Amino acid sequence: MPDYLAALNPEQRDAVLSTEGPLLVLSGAGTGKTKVLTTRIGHLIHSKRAFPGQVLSVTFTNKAAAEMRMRVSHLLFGEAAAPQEAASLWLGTFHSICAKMLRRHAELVGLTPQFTILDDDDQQRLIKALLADNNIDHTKFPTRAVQNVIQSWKDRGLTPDKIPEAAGNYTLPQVAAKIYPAYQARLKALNCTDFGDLLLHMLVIFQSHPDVLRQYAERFKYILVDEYQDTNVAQYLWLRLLAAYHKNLCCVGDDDQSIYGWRGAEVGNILKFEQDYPGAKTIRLERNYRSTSAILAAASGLIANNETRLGKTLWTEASDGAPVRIKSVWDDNEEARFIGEEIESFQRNGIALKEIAVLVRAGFQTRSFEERFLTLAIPYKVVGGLRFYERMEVRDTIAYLRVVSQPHDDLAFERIVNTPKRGIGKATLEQLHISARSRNSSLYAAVEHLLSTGELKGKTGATLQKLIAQFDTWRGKLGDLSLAELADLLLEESGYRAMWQADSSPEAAGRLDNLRELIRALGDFPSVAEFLEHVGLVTDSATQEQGDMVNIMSLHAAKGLEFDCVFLAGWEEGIFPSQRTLDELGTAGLEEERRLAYVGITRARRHLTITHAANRRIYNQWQSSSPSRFIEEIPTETLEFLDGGPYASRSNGPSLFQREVESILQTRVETVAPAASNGLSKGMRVFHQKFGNGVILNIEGDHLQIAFKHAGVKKILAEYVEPA
DNA sequence: CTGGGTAACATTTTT
DNA sequence: TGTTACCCAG
Repeated sequence: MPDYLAALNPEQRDAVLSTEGPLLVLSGAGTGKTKVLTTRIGHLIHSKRAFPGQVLSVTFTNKAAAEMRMRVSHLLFGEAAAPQEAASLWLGTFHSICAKMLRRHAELVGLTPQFTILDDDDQQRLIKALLADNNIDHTKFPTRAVQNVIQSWKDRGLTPDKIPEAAGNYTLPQVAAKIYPAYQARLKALNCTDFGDLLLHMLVIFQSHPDVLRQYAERFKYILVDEYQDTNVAQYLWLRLLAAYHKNLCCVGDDDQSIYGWRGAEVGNILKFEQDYPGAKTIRLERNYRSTSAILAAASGLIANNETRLGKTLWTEASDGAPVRIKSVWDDNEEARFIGEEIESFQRNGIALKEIAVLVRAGFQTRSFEERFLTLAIPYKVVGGLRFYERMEVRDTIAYLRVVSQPHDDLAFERIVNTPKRGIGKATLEQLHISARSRNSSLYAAVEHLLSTGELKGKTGATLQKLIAQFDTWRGKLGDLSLAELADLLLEESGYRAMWQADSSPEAAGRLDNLRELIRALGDFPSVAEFLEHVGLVTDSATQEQGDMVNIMSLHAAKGLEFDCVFLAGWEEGIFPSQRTLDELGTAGLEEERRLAYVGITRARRHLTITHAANRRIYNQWQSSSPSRFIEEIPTETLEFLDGGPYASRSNGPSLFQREVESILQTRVETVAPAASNGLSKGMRVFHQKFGNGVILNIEGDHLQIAFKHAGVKKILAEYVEPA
């Protein structure tokens, strides 16, 4: 038996060796599903059942794809191998693989192989313009809402001619139904696709060109799918079509971890696998290698409350471990205070901060933790905020590159024509649009045309003349300069960099840093096209600061990760389960929320603490709330109530008055702290020209130790800061 | 056309 | 609470 098989448990080995025919691997949390997937790929190739180019492996995230590629490389070519060793494997996200296919067959759906993948921002602008064209009040039908409806149709594989008839009079679906065909037409005219189109176009091609489908279906002797529970209808159909020839489809997933229903994922896909693929084999991976048995018992007890599930029972040889702790607190401030202290205590016991995570249901909950950790000087990172390629300055630069490489890219042109400010306003833009529409040309061509006819004159004409000339120059250098050099030149000559250099706001420095980082990143790409492909498909988070830091993130963002110590905060009715989900989706929504809770619990290896607050500040007003029903659903014997019971803070907790007294005392302590010469004191919020807002942690003479919101903890001379 | 001011609005979750 | 969108004056 090869080494790679000996390293597996019997069920895992079965999943790797059952190569022929449809196979569903129900893989519970922490049961080694990535290991099974990568070993299976390795085995298919090693045993000569397939060449690397005949194996198709699909994941949901770029991260998962990269991880698998690396592990397969190691398995096949040894630890020293670079991930590229497995280059001929078709391994990637649904979207990246579809993009790769679509570039080969773009003409079949009226695109050229150089089509651009639009980002969310571009889509919004496009839809907003279409709403305006159709005289639809965008306050009544928000762009975002229309976009979501269209997106959900695409998720279900519905082209404009297939969308369901909408009842009622002038409703959102009707408005969206009106916009959808126009939106698709615009995308085609602009030679663009959005995310959903990547899948949708391939479905259309597979259906209308059986020869193309057959080419791929024959090619991929083996297909593997990760996180099958998250597939939407379009992805499901795409897979079924591709697997129809060889029928060697291996789907790995966990119905209990399906948490993307709101985004079109159909748990049903995994639930009906055995019907869809007659003769399918199902293997359950139930041995958990991650958590203590107390944590597993809590998770299992909770998820057993769900009706619609295939059912599995996780087990472990690990000891009981510490019980799952429940802490009741008065409000979100106390919650943050408590968790902050607990983290310090874990830290004293030798647990690294990066092994600790605070998981929340919604983004707004992170604030109180950030503030608290800042004052306690606990290093932290919020995972999942703005992504690098979503930052304004990065997008602007990319837009410049897009216009250089594809002058007819109207969306990009419109974005930067007046950035930095050049005096090109609404009126001029309108003139360009009218001309472009009447001559059926791009905005860029319209400028050239109007300049040649002399219709654009004066200051505006001169400005645009200069801009067009600059773009022509830059375009001429495409071959001579590297991408990074070109971007550098362009940022300089366009005045874009100067714009931020002149900006005195605290973000400006960070933005300039990002521009530098972008130029550095450009060095990795040989052509604009390849860079744009990367930008379109890789929505990687900003260059993650490395280091020993506590992780604060949403439950969704935590899927697939694990930590020694996990804090699950805000377990209150209305927050978690989310009232909105309950209202919109009823029981199905509740079950999805429960799965989210299950995902949260199973992130923890050794210590799990759940907190709930009796009062929470939402927007501006206080709202009282009762503990989440999920707390009651966890078997009591695995729990330890830190305050005598989940309702302690409501019945026996300190009174509002007592809290008031405490908080008054606290403020007094802070104001009494020693003041520095210029009236600065410990705990005071200050502003620094470069680093922005922060809180003073310590004062040593003229030197202040300040925790900045974005820049971390720094030592600063008192004279450089001012009270915020 | 620009920029400052104000009012309204908003919080899930994301490839 | 923070952000965005719109309005109006310069």
